[in-house]
Amino acid sequence: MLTDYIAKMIEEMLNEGNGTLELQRNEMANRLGCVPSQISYVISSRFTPERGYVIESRRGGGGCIRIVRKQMSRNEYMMHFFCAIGESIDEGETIAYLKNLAGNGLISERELHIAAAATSNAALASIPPDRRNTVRAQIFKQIILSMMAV
Amino acid sequence: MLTDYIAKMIEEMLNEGNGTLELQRNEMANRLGCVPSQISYVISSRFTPERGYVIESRRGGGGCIRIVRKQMSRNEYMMHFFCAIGESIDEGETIAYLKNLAGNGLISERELHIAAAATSNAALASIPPDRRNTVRAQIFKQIILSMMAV
DNA sequence: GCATCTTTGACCTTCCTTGACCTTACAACC
DNA sequence: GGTTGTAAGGTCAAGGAAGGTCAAAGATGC
Repeated sequence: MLTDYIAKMIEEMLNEGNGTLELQRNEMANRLGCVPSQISYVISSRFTPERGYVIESRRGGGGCIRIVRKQMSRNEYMMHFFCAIGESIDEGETIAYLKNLAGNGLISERELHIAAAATSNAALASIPPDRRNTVRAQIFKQIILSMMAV
Repeated sequence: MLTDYIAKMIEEMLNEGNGTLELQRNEMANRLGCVPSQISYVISSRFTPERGYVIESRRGGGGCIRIVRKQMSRNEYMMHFFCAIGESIDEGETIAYLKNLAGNGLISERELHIAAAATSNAALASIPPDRRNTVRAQIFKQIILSMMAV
């Protein structure tokens, strides 16, 4: 299967580059004789933030895709949180989670405040109250993922 | 890519000049073998006010372009950002702002990622697209405030 | 046989590069 | 003091070079 082959290839290149890699989508697709979007597919299905990768890209002339592998260590802990959040979460519970993370030294005090602000009722004031906890859960999940990544 | 090269060049010249620089567009374009408007493009895409630069220019004989890297106090800087956000902001612009803050050492790389995640389209996926930028602005503002506080 | 994962291709968005044309400043000349 | 010539920089639109997205068709596994 092409996907596996490409994934293995990227994995190897990551090893060679000490966990960092920049590639050109078109160039690579050309070399492998596949369509460019295949590369996109592999990256989006295999090198996800959940699995500890950070992806950045730039379009236009000289564009490229950057893949960075982050060491998993405290990430399992984070993953636990991520799953625990569920579909919906209120402000108080969010803060409780954050305090837990801070208490365990997984995030700094400042990070706690930033995350609390981003998920506060103040930030979500314009969202109908009955939808607020759902949106908060989504934002919080993205935050947890970002904390795992770096 | 030419753009990156020129940007790097200007950056260096700014460092040499303690954050100030005067250049002649035609002369520089000539030296680099590119069209003059390329210089304009680099300046307008890379050395923007959002990223903390002030641009002045003079036309006519002996004309020049003046680039100054602003340094403001932390809170001035933050306040500047807070005001600049306005009612609505898209994902890309948000990231540009955050990168500026990180570039100036006002927030850490991790904080950048957290804030970017909290304001990402992914986090706001369940919000109708036409309202997303408004909600993002509100979340971002709360984040900026939290950054000023600690 | 249904669900899930792959593969492909058409179309979109972003970014870079170039060139034609516009505006402004200054200076020389009447 | 106007007029005009020339030397800057400003603007904008077109074209090209990437990567992004998404839906449909094809495999594959249970």
